[in-house]
Amino acid sequence: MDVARRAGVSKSVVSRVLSGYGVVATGTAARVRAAGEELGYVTNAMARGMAAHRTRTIGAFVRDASHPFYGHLLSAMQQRAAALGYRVVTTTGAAGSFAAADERRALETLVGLQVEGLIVCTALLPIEDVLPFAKRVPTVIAGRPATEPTVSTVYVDEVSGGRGLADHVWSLGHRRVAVVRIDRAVSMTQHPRGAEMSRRLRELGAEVEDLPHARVHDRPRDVVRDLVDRGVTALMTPTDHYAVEVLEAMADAGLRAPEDLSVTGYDGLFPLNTPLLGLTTWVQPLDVVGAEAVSTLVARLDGEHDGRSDIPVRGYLVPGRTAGTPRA
Amino acid sequence: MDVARRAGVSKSVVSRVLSGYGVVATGTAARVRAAGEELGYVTNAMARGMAAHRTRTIGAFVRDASHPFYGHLLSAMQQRAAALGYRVVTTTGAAGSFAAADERRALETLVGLQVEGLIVCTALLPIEDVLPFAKRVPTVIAGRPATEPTVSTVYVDEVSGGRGLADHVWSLGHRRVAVVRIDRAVSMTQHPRGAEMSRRLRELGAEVEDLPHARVHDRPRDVVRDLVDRGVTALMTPTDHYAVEVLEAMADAGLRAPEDLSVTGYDGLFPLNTPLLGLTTWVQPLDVVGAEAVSTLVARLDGEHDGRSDIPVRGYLVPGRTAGTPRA
DNA sequence: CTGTTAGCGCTTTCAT
DNA sequence: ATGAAAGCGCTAACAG
Repeated sequence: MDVARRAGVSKSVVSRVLSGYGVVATGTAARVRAAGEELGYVTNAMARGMAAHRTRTIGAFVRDASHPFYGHLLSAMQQRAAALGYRVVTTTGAAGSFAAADERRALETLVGLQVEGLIVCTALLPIEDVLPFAKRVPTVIAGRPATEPTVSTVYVDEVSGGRGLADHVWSLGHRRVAVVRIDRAVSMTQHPRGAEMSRRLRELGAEVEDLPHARVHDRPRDVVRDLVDRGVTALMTPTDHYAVEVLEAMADAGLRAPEDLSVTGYDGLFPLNTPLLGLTTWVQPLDVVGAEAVSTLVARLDGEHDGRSDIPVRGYLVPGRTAGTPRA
Repeated sequence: MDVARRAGVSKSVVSRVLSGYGVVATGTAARVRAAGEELGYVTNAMARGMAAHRTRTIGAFVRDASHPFYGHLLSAMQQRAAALGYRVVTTTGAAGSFAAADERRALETLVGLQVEGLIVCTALLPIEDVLPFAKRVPTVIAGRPATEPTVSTVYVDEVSGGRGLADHVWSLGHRRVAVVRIDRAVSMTQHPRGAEMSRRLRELGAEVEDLPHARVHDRPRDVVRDLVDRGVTALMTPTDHYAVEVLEAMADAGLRAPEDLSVTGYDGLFPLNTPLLGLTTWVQPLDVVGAEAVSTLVARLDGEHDGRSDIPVRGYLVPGRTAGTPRA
């Protein structure tokens, strides 16, 4: 209204200029824009959204922003959304918290903000908790697979990753391999990659030992020492961070990688992807996942198609230096 | 309205129940809540914000979500805000982009969303670009110092950090030290810490060599080799990531830390804080910074006080293994 | 304790 | 090309 007065026109005209719809005389438009500028005017997105029933905003929920995994996803989504003319607002659960209630509240915030679509990134929140939201607004799940009739997914293909890494370990010559296994209930993504590593190695003919996470976690030094004593030559872990912890435990125990035991991680993300560590790992291309998630969502919002889709994204091997040929 | 009908009351009552203001009979309230539940009703935050002129939402802008620094800040803010009854919505610039225009748009999104306060986290965006927003809504700058009459700040005390690290290096016995210096224009935070390292070491009596970032960056191997040849025994870098790069270059050049050259970083954040790397570094307690930033803002929003404030947060030394006693 | 009414700041017909 | 008026979904007095 202030802007309208200053430009000497009605608020309808201001609205038309600022939202870019409808026709306005070039000169008038310029005057309005100048007035807006001078007043530091920013359109009230709430009033606009309310009147127009469009917000051009997509909501992203990430479980834990302090983890690089989600940070990368967020950046990628932001970038692609900007390119497609959408805004992204993000909410997040409390770091390290396992409270599903918090996550639900965060999703409610987003929906309440009238976002036009939702991208949910969490390997933790049960899919059932996402469904009610997916009913109200187009939703895509990014970063983990799911088979639900109402949501699309974009995820890293864990099977090809687990398999690729297993093949690498096998091809290096390892025949007795330990794999750290994560419960499905703990992580929807880490479980299948471990399962596939294990399966594939067995298929190839290796002798595989599945290690429950708890055992490794509780007494890592003893575990690695024991593995080496028993002639196991490689240990596959579910994440780079996990691999680093194992390497620490080995250092503590006076063992070296890959001489005494080859170690593999999974993720390949900054900053643990530093050549200094030289981790043998599988890269999750989260930039692709984030971008595809946004594109999938926007395609649906813009009505280009409406069915659901599942897009698996393939990562790739980084050979590194922590896995090598086993000692004769 | 649907909820109202289903519960057999007027929408005013629904509003009172859902927003928690005003008095409603216990039984009625329960009925309303049940109806809301069944319909999967989520209050339209836009309409609410518009009518109530309150959103209980604070807006956080972070420059680059893919960097752990900002991720940690975000998590901490989220957590404290939840504890204080506020929501946080976040926007971010494009990763790695240096486009101030993007950042301005992101801030506009937040203001347009009618957030009640703003927390700006970027060591890059010139403070002048933040000021127009600070005029419209209470703002605190987190993660870097600034002296502006209209904004409060919460930041890590770079001087005590640079000094603490310099003291450590000195106390280890180093008398010829190189310090990588970052231009003020490149980073508002990395500049002063380097400046203080340099100043303090000179004050103590060391012979200090300031290395321009560009020189180190362009030919890191040559630089470290040259330093060692010339009898420099320690190299101080502005970040952990930088330290890791230097360590890589040293490995390439066949040099070892700390035997040939002691190296220090700065940040102390997950995941580079792993004992496996054993970086000698200074920890930035971003959890404290984020929490304090929110508390400062909320205190102002809730009218507990209105002046501006500057809160420096002190980090602490992690001795690590990359810096040691210089070789005789 | 509950219903009625008047906007919040915009966009959007529909006239002009 | 511009203005006037209705109304988006809520909350906040105010009556009842």
